[in-house]
Amino acid sequence: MLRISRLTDYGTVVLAYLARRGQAVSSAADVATATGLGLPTVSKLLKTLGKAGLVRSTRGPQGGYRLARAPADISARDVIDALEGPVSITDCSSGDRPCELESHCHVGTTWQRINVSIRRALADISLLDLQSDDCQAPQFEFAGLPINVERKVN
Amino acid sequence: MLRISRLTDYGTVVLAYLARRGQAVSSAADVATATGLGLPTVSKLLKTLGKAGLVRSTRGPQGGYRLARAPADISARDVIDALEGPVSITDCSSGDRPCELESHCHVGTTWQRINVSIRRALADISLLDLQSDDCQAPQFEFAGLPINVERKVN
DNA sequence: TTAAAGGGGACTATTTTAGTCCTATTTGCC
DNA sequence: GGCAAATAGGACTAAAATAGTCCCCTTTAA
Repeated sequence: MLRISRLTDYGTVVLAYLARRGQAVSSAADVATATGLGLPTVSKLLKTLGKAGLVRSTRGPQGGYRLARAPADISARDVIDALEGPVSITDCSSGDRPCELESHCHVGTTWQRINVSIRRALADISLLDLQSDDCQAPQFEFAGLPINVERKVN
Repeated sequence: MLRISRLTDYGTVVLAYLARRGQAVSSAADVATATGLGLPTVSKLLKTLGKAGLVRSTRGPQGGYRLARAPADISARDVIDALEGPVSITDCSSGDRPCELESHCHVGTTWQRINVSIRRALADISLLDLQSDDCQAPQFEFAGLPINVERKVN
């Protein structure tokens, strides 16, 4: 349920790496090597993160990327918004034309409220929390059943 | 970000309708007509919700569906788990074989913790909250920009 | 016995996501 | 001034997840 995209997951890996590099500048190639992700993918991620203002770039030889602000000031929500867009939890909402389910629909604003509370939870987690983790995540369970998943690498 | 699938959204519409019908039994066709959704889709949803134990079915003529328990006892999390599966927020976790990013990875358990807090928030919302809503959701904003989305109908 | 319902699942189409690649621009350095 | 190392932008393709349809089976009230 409610999963983040793989790219967002990778994004946190990339950001965590930059966080550990402090103020030093790292090229996309460096980051790719260090994280084990593909260069085109890392490059694309860093460009997007740059547009969102989470990393700052320097062009030309010896150029590269570094965090735009302190790790503590970059939240999980920032990362998700940057890589997935600030889209709502559900498609239903009224823009310039009303919801097509019109009179039938009996759900709506609550999803928005849920959305807000989720966003709040995500805003409380900073890169600092994310980077302190280990790859060997503990077995995750639901209803007593172990959930067996892995991080795919391109 | 973090959106629920359209089917899950529809699922809440269907459940909200059944909630308003109280103990009365409604056929899939009734529900489809009342909600404006397609019959095959509604039928599929109800089957899935039945397996998950959220609705109870009666076969044969005059058969149909009704909620398996009180609306207050059906949470948003129940609905999401039923229709999307209890999948974690990220793919990374160690099952029988370890995460392929191995030594590079510096993110992991925090996503799981975030996941838990999101699940908690979702568990606090019941069908009662969902059904009291109106279709005309208020304009939703992010960073001052209005988000313009709509509910698609098949 | 018939017909109205749901049960199960295969199948197809659509949409989203991921990943690659090409060309342009910037800029340090010789 | 020119070369080469880097990012910027975006088009394009491939792969995967999601949505939607359909068919045949079982159950059961009338």
